[in-house]
Amino acid sequence: MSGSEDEVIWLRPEKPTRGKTPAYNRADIAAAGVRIADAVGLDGLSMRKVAAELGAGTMSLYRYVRSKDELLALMVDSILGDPESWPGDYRDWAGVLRLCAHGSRSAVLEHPWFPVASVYANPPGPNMLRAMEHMMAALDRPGLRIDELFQIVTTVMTFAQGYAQNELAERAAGLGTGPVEETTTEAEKRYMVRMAESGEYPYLSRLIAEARTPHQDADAQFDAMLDWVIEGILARVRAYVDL
Amino acid sequence: MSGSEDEVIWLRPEKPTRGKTPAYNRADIAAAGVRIADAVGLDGLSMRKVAAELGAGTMSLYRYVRSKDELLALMVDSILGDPESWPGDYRDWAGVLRLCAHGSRSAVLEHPWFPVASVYANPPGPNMLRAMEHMMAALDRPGLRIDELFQIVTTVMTFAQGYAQNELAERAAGLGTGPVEETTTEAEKRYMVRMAESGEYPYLSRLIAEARTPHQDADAQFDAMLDWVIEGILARVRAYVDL
DNA sequence: CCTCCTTGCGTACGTTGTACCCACTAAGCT
DNA sequence: AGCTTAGTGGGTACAACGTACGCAAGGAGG
Repeated sequence: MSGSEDEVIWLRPEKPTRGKTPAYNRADIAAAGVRIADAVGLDGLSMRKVAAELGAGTMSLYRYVRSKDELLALMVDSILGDPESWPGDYRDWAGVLRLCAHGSRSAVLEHPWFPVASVYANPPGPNMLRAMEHMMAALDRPGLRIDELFQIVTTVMTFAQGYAQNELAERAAGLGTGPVEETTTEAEKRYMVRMAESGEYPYLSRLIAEARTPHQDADAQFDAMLDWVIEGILARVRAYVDL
Repeated sequence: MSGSEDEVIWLRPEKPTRGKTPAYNRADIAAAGVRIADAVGLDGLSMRKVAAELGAGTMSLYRYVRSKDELLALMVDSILGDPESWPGDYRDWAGVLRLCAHGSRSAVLEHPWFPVASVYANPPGPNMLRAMEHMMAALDRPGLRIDELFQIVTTVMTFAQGYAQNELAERAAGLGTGPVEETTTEAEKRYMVRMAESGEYPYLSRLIAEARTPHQDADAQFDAMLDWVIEGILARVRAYVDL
């Protein structure tokens, strides 16, 4: 009858009112999960390993988390917990967007499992909500509808996240300008070269040939792309909003 | 000594030269996998279920595929196999981009597991490569560098894919303009409402309040966002390329 | 015919998520 | 004080998973 039986994790109180005081907490568990996922990937993440990392019994985790999905939710939200990448200067509209984008991108690059886990970890956690609030507050201008505001923020973040995801994929395939990932197998490299040499994919061939002579580094290329997107948004919004 | 022992699946010949003729083929297996993933999600996809769907023994699949990862690669590439969404009219530059974007978006909306599987299925398959070739051919213009071309295509596709992924997430959370997904649990809805009512997230509150009165449908909103992105690209490219 | 490669597939093993149970602890009540 | 009770950490157990291995059967090349 307590009412919090079937609630989402964010509605369940972390600290109990009675009984033995817990030996761990959600933040520690999330951090352990992040550490393991960073080291061995999301596939290598198991409840047993997280428990071992904490020095706890496997089933003890289930006192803090109802399922592995909830652990992922904790991990995802903990990544967003760092408020230092939140906008400070509210006057530079495009600058705020750029900051959001950079934050999203580095989150993905630092934690390649992040976008995958986000898909499984369903409702947005408090850190995510707070981050959205800050961004929307920073971008709020008279004349801008709330749903446009939301749309703009999610568009930019989505773009940055997707772009970063692609950067990782391209690195793995040996395409693009970034360095070829060390995880790329010999067989994968051979495959790409073979495809390029087959003559069936002329553009791919040219791309691989050029990839050896990068024109600019990955960061600059991201900034350029991001500017395209932001400029597109600016052009539309400036029509009826004073930035 | 045959040499194809440790190769990527796309370099291994599908048809053997000798021995019993296979009872199944890669396309059928991929289709079975897609059917199951569509029905029960990527988590519910197992080698046993795919085999059962085909009426085959579980281990028989491993005659066609070396691992579950390779099955995912087959599935992902089979989604891209439909050439009817490929550009036909090469003159309308922005139109080609729009077509790519729409194709990417509907792939995600029709197969929500698609972006997740793409991450695991490492090297791009032949259908993916062919699709990229077609798009780049359609967008190729004198003055445009090959890496810019590639960048533009991936940017637009990435954007569309990420946007669609977000659409699904928002539907699940009951935000945005789309219909609330039927998979959303009572607890999740309660959570969002509770957060909105808490007063800590004023923008979220306004958003949820407005979400009940959608201004435009999801397709139109996507098109609007897409136009922002494309316009941004156009503005830059037009400076030194004749479209 | 024989030979040998390749097939389909049963069995088996290690790992996973997690349901269930127990002994124990500490706060609140009498 | 003791009793109750909600909470703890964690061991055991089980179903489902990916897949290594091995074997009988079949079809092509000699």
